[in-house]
Amino acid sequence: MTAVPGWLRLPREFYQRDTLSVARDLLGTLLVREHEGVLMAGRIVEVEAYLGPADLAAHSSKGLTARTATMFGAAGHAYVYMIYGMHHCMNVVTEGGTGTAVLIRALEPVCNVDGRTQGPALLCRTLHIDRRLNGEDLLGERLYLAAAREPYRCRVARRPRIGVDYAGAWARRLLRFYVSGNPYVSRR
DNA sequence: CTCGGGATGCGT
DNA sequence: CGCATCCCGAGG
Repeated sequence: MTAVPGWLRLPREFYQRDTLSVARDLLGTLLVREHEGVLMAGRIVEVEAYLGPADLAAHSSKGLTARTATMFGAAGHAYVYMIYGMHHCMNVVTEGGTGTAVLIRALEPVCNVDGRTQGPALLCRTLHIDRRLNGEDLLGERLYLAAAREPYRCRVARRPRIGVDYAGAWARRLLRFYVSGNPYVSRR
């Protein structure tokens, strides 16, 4: 049984809420990954919300396909995809069956983090997260999120999402959330 | 089947 | 700013 002392695994109900609330509340929580007997963890300091088929920046805007099936699946599972033929990005599925998800963009290292975590592909590389974890239940042992008993106090900044200029008006919406002033937030 | 392009990161 | 590198979705 893997666990981080003093932290509580986020329950299914956490993810089964509206995506903006989940995105905001993910800031400060711990992303925990167990790989080859090593327990790695980092505090989430930057995320982006993807709001379903109507959101032209979301993969689910293509509808239900082989690739987006996980996004349209149950809340509290990981949606992991390959990008540019060489990188991976990790999302958590929200609500449930709605094609909504939150992209994890940056972590502040907490435990056994050996590598950079200042960007969605960097954190996946460092935590050994790839497509084999697509669909992984976040209430399992290999990959999950956890919250401290005390609430995480921080100033939250909202900005447009990164790298989605093709999405028209959706590109301008303030769907990127990050911990203001945290040095591990990705720069751009 | 071909083809265009991508929720990135790194080097120039 | 160019580019690596390959999967996916659209179209013929």
